[in-house]
Amino acid sequence: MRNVSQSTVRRLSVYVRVLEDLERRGGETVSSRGLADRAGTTSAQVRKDLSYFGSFGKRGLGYSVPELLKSLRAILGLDRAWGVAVVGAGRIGQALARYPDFADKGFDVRAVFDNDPQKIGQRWDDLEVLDVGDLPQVFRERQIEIVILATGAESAQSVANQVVACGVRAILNFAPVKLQVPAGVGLNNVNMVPELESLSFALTNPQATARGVSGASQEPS
Amino acid sequence: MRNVSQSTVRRLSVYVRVLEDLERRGGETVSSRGLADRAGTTSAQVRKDLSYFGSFGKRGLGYSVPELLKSLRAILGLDRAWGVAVVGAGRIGQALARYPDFADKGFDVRAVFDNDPQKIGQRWDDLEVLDVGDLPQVFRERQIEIVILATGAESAQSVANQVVACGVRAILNFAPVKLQVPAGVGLNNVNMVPELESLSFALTNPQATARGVSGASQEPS
DNA sequence: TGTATCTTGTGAAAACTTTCACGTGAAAGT
DNA sequence: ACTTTCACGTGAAAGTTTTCACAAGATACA
Repeated sequence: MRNVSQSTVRRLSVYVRVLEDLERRGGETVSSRGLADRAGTTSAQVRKDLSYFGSFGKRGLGYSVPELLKSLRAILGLDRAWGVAVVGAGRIGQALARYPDFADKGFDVRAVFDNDPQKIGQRWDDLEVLDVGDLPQVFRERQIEIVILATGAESAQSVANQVVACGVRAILNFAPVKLQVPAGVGLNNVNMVPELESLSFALTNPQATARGVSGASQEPS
Repeated sequence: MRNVSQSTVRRLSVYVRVLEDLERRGGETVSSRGLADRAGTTSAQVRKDLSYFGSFGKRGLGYSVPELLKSLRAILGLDRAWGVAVVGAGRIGQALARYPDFADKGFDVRAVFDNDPQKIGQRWDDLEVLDVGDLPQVFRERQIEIVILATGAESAQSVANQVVACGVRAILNFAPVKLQVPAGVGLNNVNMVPELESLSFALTNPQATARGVSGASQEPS
């Protein structure tokens, strides 16, 4: 299973979402085409993506929805719970800490931290905002493996260093900075400004953008 | 300026951020290498990205920070203000509506909408949550061009249809669904769950992931 | 059993993106 | 003026990802 591209992994996530939806509706099987249409890609892409991990379908029939779902969950590591902490209790941090879809997927937000005395002690549902000073102890006690970093740009790197020192294995970074983390620590960035800017670009330069616009199925019927 | 890839546009955004930072620190010029190191890419990539749009540097010297910044802003359409509305006044919608970096870049959030009577009428800073029923009128009056869609998955498509009917030109979608929009309407998706899932994948399959991990400069010194 | 139909899995081709490497122009110092 | 150094801009090469197209397994039905 060497060398799976980032884009493939992102698409697997989407397949999981689609399959969950199909399962909820009682779908038994689905073809690569059916999956592709719902996920916004092509049937060949679906088959190629899956082929990196094995062989899941039946020729002439398609894929069993529950079986493929189970396999994909195992591949993505969604067949277990992950201990997650949010650092930065601003509006974004708050929204993320209480984002219901995370919990649904096994991303279990077990702590929220801030360094602002005004915020420390606030209660959100069953979460209490803790002092960043307590990071090491709480991380150990609650088995935090993934951090969602939602601080401002200034403090992001220093917080990253701290949580890495606490043994965190991956960071999802919302701060608009390029974080430096040691090899072996996973890092993904979510940047909302570039997303808007790329829309602004598309609106400003319509010639340069015949791409990723429409919505219809990517393949001929 | 044909066929500029999405990745190039995203990197241009990053270059703008880096250049703003350099300008603030009083930097006069920067080399492709200097820009690359700060943006987390390579000097060749920087030069190639810029080459799609023209020739901005001086050989042997590098790029003038203020001039390149000005050019890139014009290319990305950041030399003007954009009328933005947020639809969906949940926690995510609220965080986005008041996200200070949007305003800084000329993305001017002029309205927030929801369909929940509980939320309609709430005031956040100088924004009031409005009834989605008033979309058409408010969009016209406040010249909304871009919508940030932060509703639940169920209502996302129907809201998208409405705002497209109101003449919106681009949508930044935070709902976990593949939206169908007519050709000519820009669409970008921000999916937070797949970001976490790709970290979960990396932690679960260390063999498959020797990629995008570290932090050090991509080029030899 | 045989035929028709369906849809996977996969090499090979095409398309796209990144990296290399070098000619060229510009500045600085002697 | 001459030499050295620097760093851009850019075709060509390398690498990566997506699409194509088809052999082969599976089912259905006469």
